[in-house]
Amino acid sequence: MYSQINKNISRYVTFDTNELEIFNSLLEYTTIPKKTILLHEGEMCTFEAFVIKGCVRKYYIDANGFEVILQFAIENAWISDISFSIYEEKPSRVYIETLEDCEFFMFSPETKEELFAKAPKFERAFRILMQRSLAVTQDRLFNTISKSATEKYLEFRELYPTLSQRVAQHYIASYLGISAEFLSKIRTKIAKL
Amino acid sequence: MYSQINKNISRYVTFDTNELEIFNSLLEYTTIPKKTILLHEGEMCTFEAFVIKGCVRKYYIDANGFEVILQFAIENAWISDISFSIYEEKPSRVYIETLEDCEFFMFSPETKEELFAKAPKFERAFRILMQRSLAVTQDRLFNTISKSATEKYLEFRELYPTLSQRVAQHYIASYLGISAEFLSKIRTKIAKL
DNA sequence: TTCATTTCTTGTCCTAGTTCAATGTATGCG
DNA sequence: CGCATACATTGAACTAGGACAAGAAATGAA
Repeated sequence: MYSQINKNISRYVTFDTNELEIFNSLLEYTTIPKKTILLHEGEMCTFEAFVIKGCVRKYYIDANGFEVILQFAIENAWISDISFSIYEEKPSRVYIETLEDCEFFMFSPETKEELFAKAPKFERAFRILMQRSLAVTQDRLFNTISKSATEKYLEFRELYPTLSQRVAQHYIASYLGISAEFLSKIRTKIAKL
Repeated sequence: MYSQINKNISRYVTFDTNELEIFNSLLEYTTIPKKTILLHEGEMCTFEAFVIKGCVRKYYIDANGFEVILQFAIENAWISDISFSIYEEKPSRVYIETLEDCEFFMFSPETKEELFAKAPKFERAFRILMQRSLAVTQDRLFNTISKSATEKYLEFRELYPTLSQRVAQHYIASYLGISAEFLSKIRTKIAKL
């Protein structure tokens, strides 16, 4: 049960058994059915969730009512709107929604602080996780600006082969920043080659 | 001399005099003339720099040889390619270049580790700085995908009023993900209103 | 198994933004 | 000062991708 998350948190920092026991004891296991919105715009995000099983999306709604997907999270990924809400006390601008029935391990801000107090090395692990998210987001920004829709789609399939099976195409279009119709046209063109 | 950076690092975590002395003693003050490339693609990024004075840009070069600016850093901002290079030992994909004569405080990876060893609370401060960078980058990604070029330019001017005076327009265009010519057309249209 | 809802495809027309090229304007430097 | 280089503007022609609409296919609930 804890092996996935323990492997994940130990990726860049080594913890001893005692530290991992503290970590595990603070995790809250939760199951949530599909199509459930975990966080609405305007709310405070009071969780960080590690996906044990299932699939989640995080998205903005723009001025014209269009959804823009910022992140998908599947097994072994973290999802939260950690960015502003927790430390700045600003309401979130994003939505987080399950796309499949999900199992999570959740942290609240309080239990996370408790963890850092009891085992300060986790501060480091979370800092490095954060750096990796930043790296991924910067790369995505670069791709969004500099690549054609076709390139973006092909690279998405390379990078997330399972996701492109699991998730509706219009969600992928929204993630790539293109219209669902245009993605469909790209796909038929690719299929003809 | 140290007041700017001490204020910056204390924004989300409170440090006592002793901790700040340790911090300050590890900083390396450096001046670098304008138009100097601090980091080339393919190198390891071995610094994190705090800008005391001056202006820096961080950019990718895409498959067609076009520059895409990821970040500007002016006074009181941090700049580095922290994302992959330091912990993953992967060469950087970005360039970092001074646009003006600059004064920095620099950290090497080793002195940063020394800092964390001597005063672990800094781990937390850097984690929160990282979270803020992530928030800013996510916001930028959202804007890039969902807004028109005109909106992006107007918001850029709102958000970074000094920058839009200080740096060449084609750099701003590159940051916004539009061509320099089109930015020029937007500006003349705005001026006519 | 049927009906409803959501998702995907395809076509037509349209526009925001690009590319290229030419000209004008600053700016830095010996 | 004068020249060279970098930077900004403008226009004309082009294109990637969007918006809309209508139909087809898949999914799902009862």
